[in-house]
Amino acid sequence: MAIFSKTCEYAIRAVLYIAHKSTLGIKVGIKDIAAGIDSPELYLAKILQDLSRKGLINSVKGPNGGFYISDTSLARPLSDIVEAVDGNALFTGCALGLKQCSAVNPCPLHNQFKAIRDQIYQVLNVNTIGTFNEELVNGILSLKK
Amino acid sequence: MAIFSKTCEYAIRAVLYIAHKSTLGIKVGIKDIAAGIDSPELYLAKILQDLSRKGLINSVKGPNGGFYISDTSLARPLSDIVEAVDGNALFTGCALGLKQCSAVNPCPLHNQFKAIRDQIYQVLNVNTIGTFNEELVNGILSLKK
DNA sequence: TGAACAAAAGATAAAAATGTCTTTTAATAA
DNA sequence: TTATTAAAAGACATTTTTATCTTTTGTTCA
Ligand code: FES
Ligand code: FES
Repeated sequence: MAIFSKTCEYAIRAVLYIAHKSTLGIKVGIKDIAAGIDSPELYLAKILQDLSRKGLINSVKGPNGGFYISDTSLARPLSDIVEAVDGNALFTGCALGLKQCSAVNPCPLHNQFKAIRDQIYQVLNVNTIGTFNEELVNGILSLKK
Repeated sequence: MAIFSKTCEYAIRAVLYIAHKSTLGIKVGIKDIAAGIDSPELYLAKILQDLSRKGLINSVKGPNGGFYISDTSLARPLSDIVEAVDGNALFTGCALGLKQCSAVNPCPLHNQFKAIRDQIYQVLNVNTIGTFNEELVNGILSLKK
């Protein structure tokens, strides 16, 4: 098992790709995005529809249409994407699947995993969608392969 | 998405339950385990068959039979269970699903998630199957609800 | 206007994870 | 030895996740 679902992996990579293009003033089509992050085009389309409905990204139809992202959305944390796609089980759920994570009735891993969960949330909350644009432009960071 | 698959959650809870009973010198049947960790009995049976084949736990058939765990297995780290069930994607895979996690071709989250991955491994490697027995006996820790 | 373009929406399909049922095998004890 | 017990094994079913296909809606531009 990976940390995120496949859907969420695609979602984060795609949003970062769109963000990167958006700061260059370019709207980008689904075909381009799918190629840019190496994901199945039609599946990704579904994911982006969902993110668009939820207001994380924007889109326009027709010629010269495509996906883009507003400056205010650029400032949103990555945790917003994760929460929209995978929910918040990663941030609040019990590591061993107990119905309720709590210090009152803790599972054996409670203390140590609470710290890890908090660190995961911290990383995803501190880093915004726009955080990585410079390194993406410079080709230091990768979204495919 | 949770950190572990449902299968892995059941596996860890069940192994800790068996370990707890084993240190009391008791072999325990599938029905008892399933009740003790609140999991579907027949699904858990499949999981334990697998762990038994892989040598993490032991079993005997017939009257007074059931599952138990050897002292040497009690000393094995929890990471062995996770690796047996979920593989090692959690420990070595790219957070964003790139085919290969590497510092040469890093995804945007590489550095920060490498640290988190290492911490997860650390926790699971330091804690053995037998680590929690005392607190389980004392009822301080919980494996169900 | 209307032709072309591109995302949205809805319907299916395939694969993987989770859960259940039935039969078989092995151990124990009477 | 035979009956009973309990796990192992194999087959099957359901649900969720991932992926694809088709039709519709909205936008742009000639
Ligand atoms: S109770 Fe399991 S992580 Fe908190
Ligand atoms: S490349 Fe993504 S976590 Fe290392």
